[in-house]
Amino acid sequence: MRTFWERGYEGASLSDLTEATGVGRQSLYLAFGDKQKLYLAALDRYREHFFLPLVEALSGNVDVRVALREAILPLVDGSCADDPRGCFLVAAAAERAGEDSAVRSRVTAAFAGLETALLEAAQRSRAAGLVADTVDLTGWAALTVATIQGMRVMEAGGTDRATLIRALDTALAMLHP
Amino acid sequence: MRTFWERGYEGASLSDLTEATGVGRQSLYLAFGDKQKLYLAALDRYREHFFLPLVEALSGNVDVRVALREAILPLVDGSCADDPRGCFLVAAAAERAGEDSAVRSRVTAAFAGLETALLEAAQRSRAAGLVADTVDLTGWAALTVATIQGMRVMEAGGTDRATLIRALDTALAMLHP
DNA sequence: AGCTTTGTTGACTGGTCAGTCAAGAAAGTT
DNA sequence: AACTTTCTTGACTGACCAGTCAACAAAGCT
Repeated sequence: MRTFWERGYEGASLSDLTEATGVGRQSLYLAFGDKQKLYLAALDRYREHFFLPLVEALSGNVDVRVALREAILPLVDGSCADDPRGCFLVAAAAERAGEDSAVRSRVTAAFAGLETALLEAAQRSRAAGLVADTVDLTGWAALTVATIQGMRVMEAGGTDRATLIRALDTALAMLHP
Repeated sequence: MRTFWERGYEGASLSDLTEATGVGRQSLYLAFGDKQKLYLAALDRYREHFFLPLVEALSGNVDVRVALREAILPLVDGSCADDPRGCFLVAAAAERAGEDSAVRSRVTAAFAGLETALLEAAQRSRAAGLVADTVDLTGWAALTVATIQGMRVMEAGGTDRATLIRALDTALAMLHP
């Protein structure tokens, strides 16, 4: 997973993958079929280990703003030091979604899942009186998914931390009652 | 440019490039040096032909909301039918920014340029009384750059048109007086 | 026209690619 | 222990990769 994450689909050779996994070439082929299926498995693993935790973190606090900020800031800080930069799902969307429909459907599903989780977290926050009644939460959820993915692109692209945090905080500030 | 845009850096072979350009292999090497420099030239061409027009479109109407919506909607509609999906700059950020600092600096500069243009356009709109005084325009500009890039990722990832437009419209709605 | 410079062509290089194969080791079964 | 099945290994394949080379054509200049 890490190898595909760091180097992309085309950039990761089978030799890179056997070296990184410590698993022989033929074993990989017997276990996964071919490179594309191995890539999908890596993507699924990323989703499970890095994306779903983010989604679940949204229910960790009554206030979406606190929950989301706490979940996203470490990513922007790069403080998860030994993980590659940027988001594997974003890279997959950019590099492979056009050519591989299995990648596309996983990416679409992941983004939709995040949007739903954001909406529900926002609704819970509203129920707790933490969010203004005037805000269109469905719209806010769509906006916030796009903002998060955009932040991940800009993060990979070298945009400074302050700008990214400002973007996030502005999205969060919308909710203020 | 179109070949790199469609297939990415690693995905576009020199044979693809000579075929697409109609220019011989050696001519490309004499003119550009190597594949990396050719990629940079393609990126510069994209910036000039597709990104700067978007930036300039922001001064095409006193109301940022109208200007931005008119500029972005065609991209989301894919009505620019013969252009590849997604944004070349986003793909470059995801695939190459980590490995090629020249790509990174171009991407960073492009995003920063869009942010500045958004800020100035929003300020002009405010001067015309079209934007609420309470909105933090700097924050809004940062948010909107991230949102646009996120939309481009999600567009490539197969997210439906309606969700993307909703995200954009929510960012625009923030400005309402 | 004769000569220099510039551009073009297609064959070629060493290296790497994804994927396969066959031989051997390990583990499970009776 | 004998045998079958599963897993692992490293050598191998044809294809393709970025980049080079030398022969050739076109154009510019005197």
